[in-house]
Amino acid sequence: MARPSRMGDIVAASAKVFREKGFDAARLDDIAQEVGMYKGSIYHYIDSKEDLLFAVVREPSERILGATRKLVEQELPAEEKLRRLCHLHVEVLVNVTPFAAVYIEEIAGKHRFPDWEAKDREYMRLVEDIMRELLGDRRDVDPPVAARALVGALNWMTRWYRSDGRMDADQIADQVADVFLGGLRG
Amino acid sequence: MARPSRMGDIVAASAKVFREKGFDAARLDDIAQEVGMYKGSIYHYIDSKEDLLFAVVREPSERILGATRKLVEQELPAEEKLRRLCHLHVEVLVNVTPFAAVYIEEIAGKHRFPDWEAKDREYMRLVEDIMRELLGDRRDVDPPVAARALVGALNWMTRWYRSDGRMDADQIADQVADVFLGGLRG
Amino acid sequence: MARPSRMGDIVAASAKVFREKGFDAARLDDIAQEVGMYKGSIYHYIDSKEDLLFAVVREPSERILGATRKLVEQELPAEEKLRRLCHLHVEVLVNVTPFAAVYIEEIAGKHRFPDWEAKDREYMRLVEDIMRELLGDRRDVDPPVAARALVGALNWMTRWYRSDGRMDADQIADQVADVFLGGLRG
Amino acid sequence: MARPSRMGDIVAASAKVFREKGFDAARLDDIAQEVGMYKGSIYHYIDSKEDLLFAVVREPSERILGATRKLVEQELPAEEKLRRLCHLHVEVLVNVTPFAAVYIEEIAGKHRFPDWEAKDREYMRLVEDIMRELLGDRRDVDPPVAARALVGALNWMTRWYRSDGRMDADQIADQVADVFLGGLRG
DNA sequence: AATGAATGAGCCTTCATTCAT
DNA sequence: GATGAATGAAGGCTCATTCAT
Repeated sequence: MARPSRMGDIVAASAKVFREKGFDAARLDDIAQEVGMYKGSIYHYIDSKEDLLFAVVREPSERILGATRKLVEQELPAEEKLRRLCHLHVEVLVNVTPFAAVYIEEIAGKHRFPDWEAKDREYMRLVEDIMRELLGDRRDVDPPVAARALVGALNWMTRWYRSDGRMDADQIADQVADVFLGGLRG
Repeated sequence: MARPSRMGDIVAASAKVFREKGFDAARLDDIAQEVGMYKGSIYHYIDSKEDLLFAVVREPSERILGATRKLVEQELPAEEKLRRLCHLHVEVLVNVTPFAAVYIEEIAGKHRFPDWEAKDREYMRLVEDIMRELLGDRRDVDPPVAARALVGALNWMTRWYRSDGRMDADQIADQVADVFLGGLRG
Repeated sequence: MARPSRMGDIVAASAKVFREKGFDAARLDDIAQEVGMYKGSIYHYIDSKEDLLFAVVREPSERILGATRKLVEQELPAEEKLRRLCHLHVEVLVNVTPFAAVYIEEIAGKHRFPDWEAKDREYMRLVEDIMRELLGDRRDVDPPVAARALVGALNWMTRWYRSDGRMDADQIADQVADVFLGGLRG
Repeated sequence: MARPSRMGDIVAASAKVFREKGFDAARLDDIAQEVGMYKGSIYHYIDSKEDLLFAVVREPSERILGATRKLVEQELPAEEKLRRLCHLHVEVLVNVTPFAAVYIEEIAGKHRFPDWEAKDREYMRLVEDIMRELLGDRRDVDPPVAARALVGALNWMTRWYRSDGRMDADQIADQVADVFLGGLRG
């Protein structure tokens, strides 16, 4: 009774290894060792290595997508929406770093897994919606370009953010929001 | 005398294949076929697959770094420097897309190849310098954060920019510069 | 008390799967699924996969061998014995097709399971006895060759006989007997 | 110059191993060792283990099929055709035993490789043609049944024929032909 | 008796790299 | 310089078997 499945451990280990080496270079052996089982045993839970990628990526992608959907529908000034979007995005990024980083590195904007492109596109459309609200009548900035600039700015954090760094995640989210809202001029 | 080495072809083919499949998943065989030779023959030009990665990445990294060094030293208003930086970055990105994309995907901000981290860091410092000039006395935005936001916004283009898209590279560079200089408010 | 062991089901399922895929390619999993249990559970009944092969094969081999022993000892004309042998052989073949087919494909005439070669040899000797009776003084046909020709002709049915075909098993047995008894000439 | 491909050796080794252990139980390692190379090296010549099966089986199947086509078209008494068919069949069987045996054990009459069923069927049709000629007006024996009896009788030889046995292949072929032509009565 | 998780060995296949020609 | 064959080390995946519950 209460024999807990080890799928959770396996997925967490996968996230860690995928993040460290990339999906292609990651070996099932690495993951197995991380969990403390034989690599063959992992196949009790999955059918292929790719399953692990999707298992890793499912949670953060659904969480960020669901939360963003709600945010866009709320009655809030566009500025506030953008700020909250930044916090949301960053929060997922740092709270489940390995999971989110794997999504960003292996899936987002790549075209390797058609099933996942839909989620990708929906998220971008939501960000574009906020951009449109924010830009109002301005025609000098293209909402899709602005949306991609913001998402790129935030996603890039997986390459440099460290939880023991000078600034915490919320401060960074605020500063990025500040820059996009008000520009950089002194 | 004028027998041109085929190293150029090999590096170009490598760039293409690395970009399409990622370095780890790319096979020497793919590259060889692209050039029209046998994979064994490639070893007349290199010692290991990794050599190809560095060969691919050398040119764009040096070009962007060299040009940015010069830019920073010039007597120009900070706004202008930032705008030119955007154009420069984007120009390299789209003119040698596969090469630059490989750098961004495989090296930038990762820590797999210590030899290349120095270049990475130098570039970031140059961008931070521009940010500092631009921010002047402002203390609410951290120059390194701002620099990383900009670089992330631009680098992300490798995931979505298409040369046959609605906007050309210079327009995009201008808009990103506009956003970072003036903010997004309508 | 009347709790029937499931060994019967397991053996029947094994026969089916062995016949479909061959012993080597058959997986315990296939068999378990066929019975509706987990593959681990099968080991309450057996010690190894090979046990299943022998369990499958025991019944038809004993039945055909026992019946043939009796037949040979009977006071009957040799022609009648041969005809009855054909019917017997075919009857077992079609009534327990998967079991018999497994014997024929995996054991008969192969030398992988020494324990079973004795039965094989005994059966062949019985058929040879009938052949000898039948051939009488003829020296142009070798009884062992004739015996093997007949057995081969009948065993081959596992590769082509279908219960929904044009002829039923007894018709086929009769025709084969006719051919061996009287030749094919028009 | 004249660096002979080792594909021939590999196919021969495959035939040997497939015959000894069956296709499913045969390991690439066995084959590689037989040839004296690493198992990975075999993939220089093939794409999958199945390719080896087909390579093994191609020659004998084409040889027997081609020769039988010609035989059927010849102006010969039906009796002579049947006798020559036996000799042909047996000759292929014993001259390339491992190759032919693999065909018989792994392919003939099984339905695992749809591409090969056509050859199988064509051969059976040719044998049936001979049977029809031979049976003339007789309606008590079905040509397809007779054809399958003969083919089964001959194919079964892979299970018992040994080149160092009491009788040589041609003697056996003759005796089988005698039986089918004239029956077994003394 | 049955479950379901895990073992551990091994198999097919891939691929960077080497090397004789 | 190029070829094409071969190497040798893994890597993903399978599966008979074991075992605690």
